[in-house]
Amino acid sequence: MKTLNLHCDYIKFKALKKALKTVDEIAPNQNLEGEATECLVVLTAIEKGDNEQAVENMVESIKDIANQVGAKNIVLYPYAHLSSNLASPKLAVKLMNEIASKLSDFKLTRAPFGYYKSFELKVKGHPLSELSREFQIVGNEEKEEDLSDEERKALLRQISKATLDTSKLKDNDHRIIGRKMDLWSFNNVAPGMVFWHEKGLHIKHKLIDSWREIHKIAGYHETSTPQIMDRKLWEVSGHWKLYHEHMFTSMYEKREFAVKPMNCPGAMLIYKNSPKSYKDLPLRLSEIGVVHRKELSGTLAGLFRVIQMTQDDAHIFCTKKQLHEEVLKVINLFTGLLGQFGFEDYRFTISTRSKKKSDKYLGDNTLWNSAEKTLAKGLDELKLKYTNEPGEAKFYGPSLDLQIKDSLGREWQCSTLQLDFALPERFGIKYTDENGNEMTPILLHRVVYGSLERFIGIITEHLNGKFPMWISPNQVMVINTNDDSKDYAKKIKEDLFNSGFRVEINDKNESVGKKVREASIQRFNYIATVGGGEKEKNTIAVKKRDEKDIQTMSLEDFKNMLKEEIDSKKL
RNA sequence: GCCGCAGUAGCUCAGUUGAUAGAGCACUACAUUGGUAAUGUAGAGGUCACGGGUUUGAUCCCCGUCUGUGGCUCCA
Repeated sequence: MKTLNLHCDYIKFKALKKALKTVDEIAPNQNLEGEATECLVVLTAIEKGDNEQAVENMVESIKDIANQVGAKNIVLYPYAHLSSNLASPKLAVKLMNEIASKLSDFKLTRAPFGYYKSFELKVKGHPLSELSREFQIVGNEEKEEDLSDEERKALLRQISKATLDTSKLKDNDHRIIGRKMDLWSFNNVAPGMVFWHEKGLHIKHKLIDSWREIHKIAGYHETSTPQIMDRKLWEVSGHWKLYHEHMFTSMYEKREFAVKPMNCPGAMLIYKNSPKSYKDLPLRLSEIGVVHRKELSGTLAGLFRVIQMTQDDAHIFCTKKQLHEEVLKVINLFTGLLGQFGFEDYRFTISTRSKKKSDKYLGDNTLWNSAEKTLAKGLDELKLKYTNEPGEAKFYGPSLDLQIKDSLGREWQCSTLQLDFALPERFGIKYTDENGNEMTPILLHRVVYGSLERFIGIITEHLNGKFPMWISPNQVMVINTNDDSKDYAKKIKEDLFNSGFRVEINDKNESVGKKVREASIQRFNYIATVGGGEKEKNTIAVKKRDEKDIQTMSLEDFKNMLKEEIDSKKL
């Protein structure tokens, strides 16, 4: 609530025209004209969130000022222009009436609400004749002291890590492996959001490294866009209307911001930042984007369905002629990337319009027909099997999706390629063609991993935690047989570490058998054991994961072998 | 969000027909100095998810909440 208090010789006002069509219903029987002399004119704007407490505070302030300047007459004057965050007219009228009722000690004149008014006044001009006031509701902020120890402990008890009912899960369930291998965790304070531990984050980063390399070669330009953006942007993109119940929002200096649930609008703004010609197309803007979506709580599931996810997103702007070529390139990215992990049991689907509800789709029929054909043609040319999913298309365009199964046989969508006929129009995305005509490009949204979270869940189960060397967080475990070989083991470990390998040492006083068992449970790719013999000959005894053979070799040979395995991305 | 199930030590679990809890593993110490999936002994570790109710007394019974989980719906 904001007020501007003016101590005046006189004021005259007259309503000219309704500012609100419904003003007669909201505020009936208002005086449309009036005047007062020797008065305190209180220009008032009621704001969102105002309540009885704000009214109370404001009335106190008016009384104070009136007493100080010696005014017996008060003019309550609705003045919306004081605020850009107005309450609804209904609430404003209600609170105005409450204010009026609490000013019975004074002779009160009220200017009408909801009208454009002409007014004339003469301010006295003394130091207290113009005073502005603001009344904010500060919640129940009783004390500023920190919590007591007891209060803090009580809250701490409520912040517990997430429990997991493992009774129905398979042994290779990513939730079990993730905990055993110390890859990530969850906590009650952040449902559907991952706490990445060092080892899990290593996997994520390796996947992104590889993705960057592939995309650079494929002609993508990597970008990064803000995490929260003004509501206006989401109104333009259409997300506010269709998706806002899934979006987290936050206020900043009276502006409403939304945490991005998708990366597209940011990409649109980068495109629009400068004029584009056909020579700029196809333009491929990629982004490792962290998005948040309010999902239904019952749908959350480990890494497979989360609230905060990291998308390996990209937006491709191209001409109609370039579409076919771009579709082929994207599909090749999909298969190339999945090939790295030895997936066989995955399937493509094409989501098309349902025949019945043709009116719910944006864009004309010929565009849709050719787009649907282009997707199918792409898969046909690459000899990939797929099924059609009629009615599964988004309202803005058809899509080509890739489904992979988890340990419980459920299918999850990972890669997806979506054609979009709507967003370029909404954002006024243009390019100039060869003839100087202004054209709208076709937009492709695509992700390859989908979400890094889901993808890591999928490969963890698919590989049963046995990650290939190039992404493995547990590459080499060095084991000593006795105290005499401890220093030598440390030396080996340091050497491997300095050569860039992920290596750990277990020099505890335990049996070799036990240390091997522990390293095996942690899915170390290699176990390097050293004892008196190795120390003497300057060698190591190497055992590969899941193999029984033990090979004695020099450290140099071992390192070369590891390098080769990493570079080849061998499974 | 809806329906069902679950939450006891870091992990896997036992337990109390209501009197504030145990084991194995992991951890720490000591002994042991070993050769490829578990060496021995000892110690430490818990407001029994959180909040309320019933009761002389609640980890246990009742209600609510949170989180997880399977399914539905939805999605990357």
